[in-house]
Amino acid sequence: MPWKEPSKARERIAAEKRGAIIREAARAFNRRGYHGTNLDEVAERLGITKPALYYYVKDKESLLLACHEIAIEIAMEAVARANRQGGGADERLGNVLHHYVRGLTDDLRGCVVLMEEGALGPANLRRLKRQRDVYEGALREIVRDGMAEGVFVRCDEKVAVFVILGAVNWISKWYAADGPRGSEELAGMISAQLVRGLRIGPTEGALLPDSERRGEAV
Amino acid sequence: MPWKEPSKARERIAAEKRGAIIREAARAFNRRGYHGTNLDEVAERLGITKPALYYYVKDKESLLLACHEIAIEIAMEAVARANRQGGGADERLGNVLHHYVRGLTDDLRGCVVLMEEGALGPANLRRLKRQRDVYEGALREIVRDGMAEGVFVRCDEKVAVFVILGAVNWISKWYAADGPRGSEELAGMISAQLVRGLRIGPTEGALLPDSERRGEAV
Amino acid sequence: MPWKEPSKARERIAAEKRGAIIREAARAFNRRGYHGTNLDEVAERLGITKPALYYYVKDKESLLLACHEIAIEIAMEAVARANRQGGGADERLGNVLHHYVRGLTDDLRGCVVLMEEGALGPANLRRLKRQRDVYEGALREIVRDGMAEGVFVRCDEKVAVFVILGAVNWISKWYAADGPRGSEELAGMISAQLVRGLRIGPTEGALLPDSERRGEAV
Amino acid sequence: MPWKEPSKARERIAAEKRGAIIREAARAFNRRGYHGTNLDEVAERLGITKPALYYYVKDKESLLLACHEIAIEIAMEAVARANRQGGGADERLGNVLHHYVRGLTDDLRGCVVLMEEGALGPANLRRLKRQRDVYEGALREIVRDGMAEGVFVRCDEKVAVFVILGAVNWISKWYAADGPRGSEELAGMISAQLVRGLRIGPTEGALLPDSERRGEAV
DNA sequence: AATGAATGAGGGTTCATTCAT
DNA sequence: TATGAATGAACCCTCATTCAT
Repeated sequence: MPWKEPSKARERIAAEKRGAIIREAARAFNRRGYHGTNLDEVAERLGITKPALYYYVKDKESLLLACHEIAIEIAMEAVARANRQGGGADERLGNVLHHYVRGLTDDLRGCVVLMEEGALGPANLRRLKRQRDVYEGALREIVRDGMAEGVFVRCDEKVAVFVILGAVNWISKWYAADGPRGSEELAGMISAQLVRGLRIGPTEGALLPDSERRGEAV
Repeated sequence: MPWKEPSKARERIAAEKRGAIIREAARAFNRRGYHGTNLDEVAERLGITKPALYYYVKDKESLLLACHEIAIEIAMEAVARANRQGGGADERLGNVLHHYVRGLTDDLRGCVVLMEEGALGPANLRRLKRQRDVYEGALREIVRDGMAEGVFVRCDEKVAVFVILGAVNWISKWYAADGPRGSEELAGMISAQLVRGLRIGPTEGALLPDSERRGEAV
Repeated sequence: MPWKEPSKARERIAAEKRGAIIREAARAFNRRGYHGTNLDEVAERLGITKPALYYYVKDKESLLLACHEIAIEIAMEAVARANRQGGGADERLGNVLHHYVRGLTDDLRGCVVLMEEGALGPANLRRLKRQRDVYEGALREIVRDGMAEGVFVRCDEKVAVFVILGAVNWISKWYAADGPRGSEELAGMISAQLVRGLRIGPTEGALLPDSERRGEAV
Repeated sequence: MPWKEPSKARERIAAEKRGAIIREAARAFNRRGYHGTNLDEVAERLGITKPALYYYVKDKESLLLACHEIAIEIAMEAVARANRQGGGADERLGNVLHHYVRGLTDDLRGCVVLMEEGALGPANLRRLKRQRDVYEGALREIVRDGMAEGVFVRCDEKVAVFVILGAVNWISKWYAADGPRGSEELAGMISAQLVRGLRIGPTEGALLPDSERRGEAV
């Protein structure tokens, strides 16, 4: 039925345009901050005018929200895929981070999770924090698992996860899509470094009582 | 000359007030971003009015600059102290990070290095980037040293340092001065985790052929 | 010429659509004011899109003009019919108002004569004011007649007519087509009250010396 | 204590400026409608800039609200004063309207009660409608009293009051402070005409059964 | 040393209007 | 005949900054 095609095609084009707007906005938010980003520039970089942008997007805030939602989606999918792949806590953590970094760099060119206070309205903020807490909770659980399995150093899992997320979220500040390292390579390097930061070393391991050394995967 | 004393005292008081303003501004910049921060709020939190603030500070930009300069100063001093303390590359890295984290959390309650583009004028930005590059360079050198010494895993030192700095700079996003962990304790946990992320593990070290354990600039 | 018929039918349909648009616009103008009315809503309430609306109407301003023209037409016809019906000044005034109120409530559901400055262009505004002055002049003449006939209290006919027109034009603010009172009933009540407001009472009439009962332009 | 004077004086000046802004806004709202009014013009007519205006007023909406509140206040006081003066229902109605018209023309140069939908936020609108209903209720009660007393024609008091309020609220459309009629004179003319519109006339009175003619004041 | 008042510049958002289809 | 998409102009509002006091 070729007569329905135009509408479908139009819809796809519209969705693509919306996507492009969100990606460009993400880029700008990362660089200049939410309040420092002005939609005229975003529009100009896309070769459209600001009102045209408003045809696809309700609000500046909704743009930020969309960015965050994509990031959360990437995060959640990273967790899901890593869990499906299974393995010890260290492997799982490595996989989660690998998927997450790849997602961020590929889809949002290093996304925003910068969370400037006062950027999102209270309702959106609440919802987002809830989702983010789920993600953080999943990571913390992996860290706890690793400690239980004896592959991870004993530590405060909250702080440990903050450190990891800081390293990952910061990527947007220095990642250049056209840099010398590809997305895949970077994901490997970063996740390895971060997993190693928790994995039990030769010295520490020696100090652990035997009862806690069971199930080490390394 | 007793008649000069009051002036000295006044100067000290003025300097302290200036310091308080900068700290409060740092707090706000961290939370809401540079452009999201409005000076009225900063002033109000200090119990003064906005014009009073302008008596002590030339500009909004100069506030940001001062924050960055303090951070750089803390960073440089951390490097200097660690170098003075000496030790292997891993120890030195640990010491640098420990000092740095302590400085940030104590003096600026988790400082701004957020570098929103367009916040600083080009001249200031250039100067700051130069200083930051010195700091990053020092860290990279330590990492290279560690690889040469065989205590650090072989890696891209640029990426490794980005990861470390990300983790550290992100602290401002979650650090609460009244949280359960003190500044000293946190500094210890964080630096340990980050050093461990580079330190060679039992397996990795053993597997490397001797030929690859020297001169490792990737 | 059967081949001309469809065109005639189409014309009628188009005219009806145009009429529906104008009525809907009148409704909106009344409720939200000219500048507060947005054509998207008008179109949506009619089940069409905004560009479709532009197919039938040149301008937003032309919509307002059309509303006013209808109102003026209703007014003029009310005067003409009342004059044809004849009778004393009080009867004539009552008839005018009765016809006018009926016309407004029936055709424009309580029309706009709200005259926001800056809504109509100068040319249209001038033309409209001229027509409106004709109407007001006709009413003032009836009032003067009434005073001359001794049926109306002596008064400033300008103010008296303003009061009357205010009461009538305000109807659009409270009239609900589905309210408890029908258009006819309301027209009766309102016109009676307004005529009574000018009609000479038992006391007033009796007390006036003859000399003052003639030639009463205040 | 002359040393506190400047502050007091400043406060008075500020209050006066705020008052001037509100009056000028009322004027503009009346002429151009709420949405048709642009604050730049209001400011310009006052010889200040728009941001200066925002120093005294929170919002465009708050300006409208202030206008309405003044109108309501005038209305309520008109009712209170008329009740204090006492008299038959016709006298009371006349007094209320007289006070109201004087207040409107004097304080707001013929104020806004135009109630464009969508101009006030839902909360403010609700509050305002409640107050307006109190006023309308008071007028209706006077009309009912008048019918009970036999001084007013039998009618639907709701419609009767709508007619009266329309006539009064419309004043702002034609009142010119520098016109030929003073505020006091106009108030007298208008209230007389409107009371007469309800007062029982010679004919109507004759038709009433005796039982309903008690207590007529005329 | 500090404040009330004012301003210029800029950004988010809306909307009447048009055009290609 | 009707629509999706786009735009220019305008408006509300905020805020860093200054000035008279």
